Amino acid sequence: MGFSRQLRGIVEDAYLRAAQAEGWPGDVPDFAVERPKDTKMGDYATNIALQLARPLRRAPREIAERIAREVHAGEDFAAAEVAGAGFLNFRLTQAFHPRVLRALQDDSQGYLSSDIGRGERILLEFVSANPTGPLNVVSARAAAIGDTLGRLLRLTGHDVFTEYYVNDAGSQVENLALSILVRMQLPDGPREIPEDGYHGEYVTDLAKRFLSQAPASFSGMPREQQLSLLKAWAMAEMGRMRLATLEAYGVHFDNFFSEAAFRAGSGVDELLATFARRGILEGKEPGRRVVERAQHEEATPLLEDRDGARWLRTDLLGDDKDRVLVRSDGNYTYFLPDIGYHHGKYQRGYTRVIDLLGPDHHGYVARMRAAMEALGHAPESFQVLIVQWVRFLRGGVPQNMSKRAGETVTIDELLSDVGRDAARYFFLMRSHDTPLDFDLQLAQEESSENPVYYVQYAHARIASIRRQAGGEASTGGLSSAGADFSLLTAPEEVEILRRLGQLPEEIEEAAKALEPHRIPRMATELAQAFHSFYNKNRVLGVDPPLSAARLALAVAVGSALRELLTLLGVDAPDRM
RNA sequence: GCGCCCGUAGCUCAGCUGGAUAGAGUGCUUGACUACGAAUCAAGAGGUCGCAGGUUCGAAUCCUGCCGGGCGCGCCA
Repeated sequence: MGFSRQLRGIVEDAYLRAAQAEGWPGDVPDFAVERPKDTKMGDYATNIALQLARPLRRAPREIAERIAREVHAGEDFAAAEVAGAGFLNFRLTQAFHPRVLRALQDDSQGYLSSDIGRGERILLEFVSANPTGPLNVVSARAAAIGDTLGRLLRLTGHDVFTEYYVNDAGSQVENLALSILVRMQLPDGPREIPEDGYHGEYVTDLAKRFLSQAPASFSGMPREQQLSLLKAWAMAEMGRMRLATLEAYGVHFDNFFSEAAFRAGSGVDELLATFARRGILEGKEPGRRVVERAQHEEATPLLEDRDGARWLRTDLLGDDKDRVLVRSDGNYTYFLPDIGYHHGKYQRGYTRVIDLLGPDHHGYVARMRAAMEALGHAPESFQVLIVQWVRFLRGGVPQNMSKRAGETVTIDELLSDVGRDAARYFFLMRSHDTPLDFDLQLAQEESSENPVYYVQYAHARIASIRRQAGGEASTGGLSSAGADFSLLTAPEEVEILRRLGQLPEEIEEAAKALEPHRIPRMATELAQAFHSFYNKNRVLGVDPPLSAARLALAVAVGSALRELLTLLGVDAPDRM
């Protein structure tokens, strides 16, 4: 159990005892437990007395004093101090030090993991970029965030399945095939790339590659047959390229979900039938219910035919307006199969559906959530993280990223110019909600200043110490197994231990908030604490018991850093 | 016009379910290697938290309005 939760219990108990004695309300008020930035204010603080000031009509400090008297400090906490306007500050004792260090030594992953996600099955979809071109750097941010978010949720006990939706059923694939055919320059072939076609160099490459392995009969085939062959081949080829890029970038998907395959399996008509059976009951209570119309005649039908088209009444479910599912020409809009895909996620057994989308799709959130509600899924179980754009610059000049014109910077280029570790760390440091600038030229020139190397350097330093300790360990005395951790009293040592001790709950909080960008900060701050310690204190060659204790500390930091870097999909090198 | 996101140090960004003196990296100034890796450490300068109101013991954080930037608002995908 994290210290915050433990402390919360201590504070609640203390309040209840004080309340009993003073005749205060028996309900524990809302209060916050936080980690003050300044350790002079203790390791943890609570504002409970400030929250009580108004209802109790008494001075916050007075209330704080009263509660403080009832605090029976636990093994991990010393007694409370009243400070400032009426805060209760708590200081950690050293009781947890051996626990933390041993846990990190025995099972560092287990130390950081938790089971707060127990019972939740999450379908996490991200990237899902059009399959008609190489993955470009616009997707790099979402790929890193989604991948690390998946790892974070797994570490905290969620059952996570990551998925990439391959939009391979649209007319864009048709255009790609046609563009490739043009680039083949067959005698009877088309000469002009269509208006919505693709001009990138990779199209020419694809054409050459296809020709080198195409059956001799290809050029004599009817156009339609050529295109259908090309489409299938191009999708497979793009899939292979995509997989190779993602692997180099350290991003793993459990599944690539083909829209074309999904459409072939229908399900869409069934969906329409379900919508047709249902209606919306607008109750007097705030809120509404989706019901079977057979049981509720007064319910407003979910589907409405208007102007020859068939609409879903999403406006009654939180959207701005209704949305067309079936056009007046009888064709489905893209929205319908998309609903089917998301509905399918729930049918596959997932209880929570998380999508990472670009800001150009934020308008889509309300309507999809409405559709999910119409199908009986709890609207809040469908969560969307909008990953804001990265504006890519080169020497201060914004870069165009048109896929059709072939002006994109690919992830492959990013990897060869900047490197996986620096690129991932850069994206993962920032909140997904912040638009940010990324200068490719600066990143190249200054990649050695990326904070990722600061963290990796700490890890490599520790590995180096271990190598040297290994030599000394043969003479005995430096095994950290029986080390006396009470010798770790220097401020730098205490600071490291405090950070290590708080790590699990910080990980939990990051997972709950779906904010992987907190992880790089944890890593940087831990590395900083270690570098600072290292420059002031020697690990090896001091009094053997102290040396053993410090070695254990260093090993623990190394393990923790490795776990954090692993979450980020970044290497934890032993040498650099 | 309506909706969503953003505006914090020269630059890139944290901090936002209200909390104590607003932080980090980078850049700038100064200092530290004859013992474990100087890709490091220590110290300093650098701010009307876009602007104006409001809520309250307390606002970068919540509310309203305005300014600036991005994106969206199709029987397109």
